[in-house]
Amino acid sequence: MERNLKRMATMHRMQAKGLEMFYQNGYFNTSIDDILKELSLSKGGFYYHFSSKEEYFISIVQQLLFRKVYSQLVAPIVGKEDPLHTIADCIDKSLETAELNFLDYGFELGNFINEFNGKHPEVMNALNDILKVWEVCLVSILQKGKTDGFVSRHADSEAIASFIISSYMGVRTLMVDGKAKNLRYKYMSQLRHYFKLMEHNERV
Amino acid sequence: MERNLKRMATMHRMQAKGLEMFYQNGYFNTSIDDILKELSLSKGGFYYHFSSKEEYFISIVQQLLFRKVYSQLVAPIVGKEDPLHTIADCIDKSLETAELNFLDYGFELGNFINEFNGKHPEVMNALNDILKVWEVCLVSILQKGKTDGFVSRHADSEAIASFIISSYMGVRTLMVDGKAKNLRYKYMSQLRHYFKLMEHNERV
DNA sequence: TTACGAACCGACCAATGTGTCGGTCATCCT
DNA sequence: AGGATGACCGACACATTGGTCGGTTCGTAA
Repeated sequence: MERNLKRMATMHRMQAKGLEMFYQNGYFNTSIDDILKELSLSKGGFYYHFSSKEEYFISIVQQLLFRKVYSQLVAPIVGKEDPLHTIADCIDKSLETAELNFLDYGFELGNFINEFNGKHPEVMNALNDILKVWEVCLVSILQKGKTDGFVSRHADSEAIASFIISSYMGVRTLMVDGKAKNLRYKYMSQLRHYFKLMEHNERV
Repeated sequence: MERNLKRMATMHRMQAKGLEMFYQNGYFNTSIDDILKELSLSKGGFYYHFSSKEEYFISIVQQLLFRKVYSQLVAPIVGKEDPLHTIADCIDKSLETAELNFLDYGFELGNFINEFNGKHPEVMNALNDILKVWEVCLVSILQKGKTDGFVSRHADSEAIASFIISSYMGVRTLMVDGKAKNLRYKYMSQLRHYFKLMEHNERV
């Protein structure tokens, strides 16, 4: 049983460092040697656990990246009432951690989607899956918000969800240069304005 | 005088093909050899005109990319009245061309910013310069819209501009997978909703 | 027409890329 | 205890990278 533990530990170490470095430098600009050097591991060890760089990356996406996005953007809103305020707070908090992270390189998921857009369909599928989870979650909470009387019945949940995701991905890209704080404030003010539009305000 | 013409022609050919391929495959995933092969030009020719890959890329950004962004996103709105409708139409048209382009890889400027974020400061400066032009243009036309009575006096022009840019960059990234048409429609509907918020509606 | 230099060629280089493979050692099952 | 095997090592193979350099071609000015 000791064996399996070690295996898991090593793989996880590789994945964690991989996510970190791919995020910092991009997939194509990060070599396996770079990662291995930081981990003091060998080529042989790497190719024992993973069959290729691409498969390695996909495993990182499906395991680490998925959980990261889920815990940051999905979990905090799922099941909650008052969708619009909940979503706004969740996004604001997410931007705050990005802002406090003094070396921020953007929205991981967004960066990778950008890098792989139009190529490497296997990787894109893994990335899009994560995006889909977020989107579905947004749509469903908005729909529920309608029946619960928090959201205007005329609101187009799917369009709103797409708009939220789009703007979030964009602002995370732009926040990178150090002008994070200012941007976050401006962005959130407009997002909240936008949200006010579809608050339920017909009746009583 | 023939000499100079040929020089310009060759350089432009290199830059144009470079923009095309960097856009399709990303900067780090496109080698100079790749580009040269497509152009049937030699290494020597390349390094006669450009001193390095990076300098080459910067020249592409400053000359071709700048004009492209300017003609598509800045020129159509500068000096116009009724900023909100003008901007919305401009963005919609821009999304339309992206949608019709059956092989679209996202917003060129956005992709590159993403790829270089946090590294290669020289390149980032060139990219940010373009973004700045767009932003300044948006802010100034919005401000003018206020004095002309098209935009609510309470609107925060800078925040609006940031919000527009953010959401546009994001939606262009997401439009890539073929689901362009649907997304464009959803995005534009929400953007126009958002714009209605700050239409001038206090007084007569 | 001749000499010169701009424009371009393509072989070459060192560094780096991913991926392979035979071997080593600790751990586990019997 | 001991053979099998899981986990890992590191030298190697081979393609590709950005970049160099001596040479060739050819328009052009004297």
